[in-house]
Amino acid sequence: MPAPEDLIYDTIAKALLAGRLAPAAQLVEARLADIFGVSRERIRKVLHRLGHARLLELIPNRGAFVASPTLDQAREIYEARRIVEGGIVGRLAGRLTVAQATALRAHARLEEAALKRADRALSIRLSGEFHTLLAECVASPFVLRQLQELVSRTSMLVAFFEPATSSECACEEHAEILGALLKGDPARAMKAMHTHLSLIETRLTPRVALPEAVAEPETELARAWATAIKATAKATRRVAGKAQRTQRKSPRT
Amino acid sequence: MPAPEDLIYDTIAKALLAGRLAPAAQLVEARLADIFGVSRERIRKVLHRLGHARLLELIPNRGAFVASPTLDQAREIYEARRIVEGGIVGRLAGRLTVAQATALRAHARLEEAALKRADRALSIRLSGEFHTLLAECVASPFVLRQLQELVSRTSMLVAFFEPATSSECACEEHAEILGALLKGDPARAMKAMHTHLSLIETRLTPRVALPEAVAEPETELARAWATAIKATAKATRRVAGKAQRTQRKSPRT
DNA sequence: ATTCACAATATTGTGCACAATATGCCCTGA
DNA sequence: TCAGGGCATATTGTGCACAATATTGTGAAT
Repeated sequence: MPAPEDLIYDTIAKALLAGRLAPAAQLVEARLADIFGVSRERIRKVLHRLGHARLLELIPNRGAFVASPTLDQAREIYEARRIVEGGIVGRLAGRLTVAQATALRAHARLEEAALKRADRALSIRLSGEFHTLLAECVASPFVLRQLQELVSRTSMLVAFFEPATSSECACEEHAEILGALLKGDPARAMKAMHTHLSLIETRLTPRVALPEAVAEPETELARAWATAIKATAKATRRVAGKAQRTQRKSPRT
Repeated sequence: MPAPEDLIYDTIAKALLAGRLAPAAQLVEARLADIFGVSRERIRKVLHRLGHARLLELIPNRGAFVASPTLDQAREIYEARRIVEGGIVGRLAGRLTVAQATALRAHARLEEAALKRADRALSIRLSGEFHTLLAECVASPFVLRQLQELVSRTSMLVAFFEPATSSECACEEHAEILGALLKGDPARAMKAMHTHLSLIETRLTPRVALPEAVAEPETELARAWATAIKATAKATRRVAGKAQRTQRKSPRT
């Protein structure tokens, strides 16, 4: 049993990040155990991990609830991103390898093209990846992990607070950041990153009514689980004949 | 049973951070359960938390081991600190409140005084607190938590790699950072922070032999636990008569 | 009608016993 | 003497049953 509970984690996390679960809805251990077909303690561990990542709120003796961030918490997240990503570009300015520089430039071109073609879904994905790509340029697994958590929580935020229209980063702002990086100007890069994130934050609108696209946690998770299982079954079948003991020891859990 | 396992966590963490446990030593659940007088699952949860904080290395089906960082990992930690703390001072420059500014200046004076009086223990503590104090100035619980984890791991590092002589930050470097902050110069503050942390990192020396002051995990932890218990017993007695239901609900765990 | 007390129910938390797994030792065979 | 296989042991992981706790529902008294 090497990975099945990681799959459960991903399934629930994906549903949460996409905003498909009603905020503040409770996730009952026994019910999930039934849905996913595993014992309750498996579910319990997964829920605690999700709680640690702040995607769920855990209340002792009460249960696990879908995190429903307040606007204030949202602003805290963006402030944290300003600090961390400001630190990243400040450290990166003038120290990019040529490979990193070309990769970033290529990415910027992709963003521009997607925007010109009015491909909204692609635009959103690419403009998010720009930030991850920057984090990957610094040689620090720690910072990368932290930023990924922040980006996850940001995804959850936009599902709650973002007006349906317009959700991608303006790509001139990315260009400005990249320009400062290439020029080796840390102060300018940091300032550009700060204003960029602040502009995004400005678009958050206080929720008046509850969101529309929220399903019962149970049914939504059951559906997500069904598709996940189907996908892995296919993948498993595809590699069935290949070498079976390629990995001897899982490096870490 | 509101907090006893937090106390256990702190006890083990303190022993680890002080470097009093032999690197790579195994912490056996049953043994610890015996020492601390609780059930094995309590210990298990604590060990997993310590593993998540990277103070222990958890290997599936094998157990929990005292983290013994390599020099490379140490450098990664310092790189992460350069990024995060660089981001902090970059965000803080020119935005300190007067209260924060005076608090930082006062702290700097304390450091200077301790250094002048050649009070080594105090100097080390104060120069560490300077960094935490900076992190507390930004209004971001997230960043504060992350930096505290980084500082924890740094403490562990110096226990392994630092030559016994000299372990406090040079306080002119702190003064330079503070000066740049007050002047509102983000670039200078960030640069000062980068060089400051790099200078500290330079002092790390590759370990040739195993450290001297490492005890058996069991005996060391038993001793630490005895003193911790004594302390809390005293504290409990002291507040025995006070209002007993001051807190109604624990806000979070 | 409202509020308080209290029972009933639903949900999480924990101890225990056993299963799964890894490691070290010993014994055998060349 | 050493390599290899298999058993013995030590340790972690998990399922289950029950305990602890919070919430909801009900009824009576004011």
